[in-house]
Amino acid sequence: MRWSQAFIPTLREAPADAESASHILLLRAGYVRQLSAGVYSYLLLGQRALLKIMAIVREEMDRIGQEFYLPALHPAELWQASGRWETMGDNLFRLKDRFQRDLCLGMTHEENMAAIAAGELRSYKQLPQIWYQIQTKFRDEPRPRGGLLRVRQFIMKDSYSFDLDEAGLDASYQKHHDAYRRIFDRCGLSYVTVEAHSGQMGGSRSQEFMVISPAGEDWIANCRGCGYAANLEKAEAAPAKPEEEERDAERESFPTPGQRTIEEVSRFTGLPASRLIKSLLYMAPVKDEQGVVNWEPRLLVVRGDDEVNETKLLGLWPNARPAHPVEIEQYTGAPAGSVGPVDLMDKSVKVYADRTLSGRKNLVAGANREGYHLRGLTPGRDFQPEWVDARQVRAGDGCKHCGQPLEVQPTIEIGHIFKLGRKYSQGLNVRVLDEHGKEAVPIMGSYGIGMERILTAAIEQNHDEQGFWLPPAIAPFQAVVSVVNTGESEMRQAGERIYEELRRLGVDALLDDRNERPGVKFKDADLIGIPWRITVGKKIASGEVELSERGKQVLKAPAETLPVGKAAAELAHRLPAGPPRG
RNA sequence: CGGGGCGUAGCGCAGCCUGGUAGCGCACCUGCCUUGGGCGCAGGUGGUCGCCGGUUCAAAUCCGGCCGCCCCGACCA
Repeated sequence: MRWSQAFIPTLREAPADAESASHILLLRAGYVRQLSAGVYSYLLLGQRALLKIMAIVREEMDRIGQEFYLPALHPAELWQASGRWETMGDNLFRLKDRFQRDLCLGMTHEENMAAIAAGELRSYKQLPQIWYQIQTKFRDEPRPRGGLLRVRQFIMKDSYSFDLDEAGLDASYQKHHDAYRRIFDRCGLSYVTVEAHSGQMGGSRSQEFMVISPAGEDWIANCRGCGYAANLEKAEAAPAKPEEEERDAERESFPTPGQRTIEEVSRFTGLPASRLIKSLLYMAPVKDEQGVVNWEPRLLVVRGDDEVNETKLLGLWPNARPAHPVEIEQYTGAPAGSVGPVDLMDKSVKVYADRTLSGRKNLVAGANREGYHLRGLTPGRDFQPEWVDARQVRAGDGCKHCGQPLEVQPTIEIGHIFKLGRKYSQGLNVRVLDEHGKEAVPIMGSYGIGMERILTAAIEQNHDEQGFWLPPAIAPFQAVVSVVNTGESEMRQAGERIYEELRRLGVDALLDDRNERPGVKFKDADLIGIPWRITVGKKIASGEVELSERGKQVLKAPAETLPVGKAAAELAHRLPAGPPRG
C-alpha cells in the first residue's frame, strides 16, 4: 500500500485522556479512535493488525476444532436457562425489542453453544466436539480502561468443548493449552501461564495466559526457582517467619487508648505488625434445612502485616460480606479497632485463622473491649480457630514448592482456558446416549482469547518514547519503504522497485511516497509499529539503500547498507515464514 | 457505586480566582522556499467555551442541576 493514499492519522502529541503506553500509542499511531467509553473504531492499521492476529488464531484453532459464527443478540430465555440472566447483573447489556421482549447482547456463548448441542447431539459417537468462533462480545464494564485493555465491545475467540467424560475433557483442555501456546508464540508474545481462579463459572481447573506489563490489572505471583506461577487470587505461599524469638507468655489485657489500626497499635506497642493479629468480622449467608437463609457472623484473623484475599475468602464463604459497624459491636462487644479472637461477646461467633498464625506465640490482638488489646496470645491455646488459607500472597514470600522468594507482578490476561463441568450442558439439556445406551450429560470446557489484548500486550511489550514495533507476524505491514525525497526521480524509482519486489516476495510492505520532509517520514515510521524499514536516500547515488530493524534502534544499531537490487530479497529472507499477503 | 480530575478550534493547552475584546502552539488552506529526523518565511480558514437553568446591564468566568471522558478503588470468565 502507498502511504500517500492510506489513512494513517498520526498524532504528534499524546491525547490527554490516554495513560498507558499502548493506549497512547494506539491513538498516536492512528490505529484506533474512541467512540465512547470502552468503545473504539479500528482504522486501517488497527484493523490490519487484528486481521493478522485473527488469521493466526483461526489457523491454529482449525487444527483442533471447527469454526462457527453465533449471534450476538440473544433472547432472555437462553440466559434464563442457565440462571445467568439473574446472576450476571449489570455486566450484561440488556434491551427490549418492539414487542417488549427481553434480549441481551452476548458476553460469552456457553448457553448458545450448549443450546446447539442440546438440539443436535444424540450419541457419544458424536463426541468429542470442539466448536469455536471469533466474534464480538459485549460487556457493560463498570469501568472501561487502558485503551483496548478493558472495553465494552471487543473481539474474542471463544471455544467450547463437549466430551463424554473427564478424560475426554482433559484431552480437549490439553489441545487448547497446546493451541494457545502455538498462537501466542506465533504472535511473538512473551507470556506466562498461571493457575487461575475458576470464578463464578464453577469449573474444576483453569489456567490463564498472561503477559507481564505495568499496564496489566491482574496480579500474579511467580517463582523463578521452580516456575510456579498463579494468579494472586489463588496463589499460595509460605510467608517469611518473623525473625525475633517467640516464647510462651502469659495472656494479659492492656490499655491501648485510641489505637485502632494495625499501624497505630504497632507504633504504640513498639511491636512489628507481624506480631499483631488482624481481626475481621464477616457475615456469611447459610441455608438451613428449610432453605431459609441465616446470616452467620464469622471472625477471620490473619497476621497483622497480611491482607485478606477476597477471592479466597469468597471461595470459603460464598457471598459473605464484611460486617457493618453495628454488627461488629453487637457480636464482639467492641468497635472495629479493638476486635480480637478471644472473649467475643457472642460466644457462638466462629473463629477462623489463616494458617500463617499456626505455631506462633506471644501475639497481640484486640480485647473485644474498646481501648484494650491482649498480649501474650498463642493461637490454639488462647483460642481454637478453624485453620484456613485466606491471606494475599506478597512479593518475597517463599514459594510453596521450592521455598524461593516469589515475585508479584501485574499482567495482562490474553487467554483463559478452563474446565467448565456440566453446569451449562445440564441447564440447557444436552444429553447423549453412552455406549451402554444410558443417558449422559456431556462435560464442557470453555476457552477464550482476547484479540485486542494480543495487540495491546504486544505494544506494551515493544515500545519506547518514539513509538512501538510489532512482531512481523501481527504488524499491519511488515516493512515500510521510506523514500527520503520523492522529488528526486532516482530515489522515487528505486523505492517503487523495492516496493514491487517486496510484494512479489510476499512481504506486506508500505511505500512512503508522501511528499513530506524526511523527518516527518522517519518519525511516523518509528511510531506506527512496523518492524522493518528500508530507507531510500542519498546513498542511492552509489546504488545503495539502508535496512534497519525498528526494535534494534534502542540498541543504537546502525542501519545496514545494501545494494538496491538485493534489499528486498534480504529483508524477505529475514522475516519469519508466514502466509504471504499483499 | 465511592474518591479525585478534566470538558475552551482537529490535537495539546492558557484565559476562569478578580464578569465586559476568546487566545497560544501544533495541525489545516494559499504562496514562496526547503528535502537524512516533526524545516523556514508570509498570508489565511476554523470555536453554540459540554448541555440546561439561575444571578447580572453584561457569563468561558459566579451559582445550581445534568451529561460526557480519564485516573484510583469497588467490580470483573
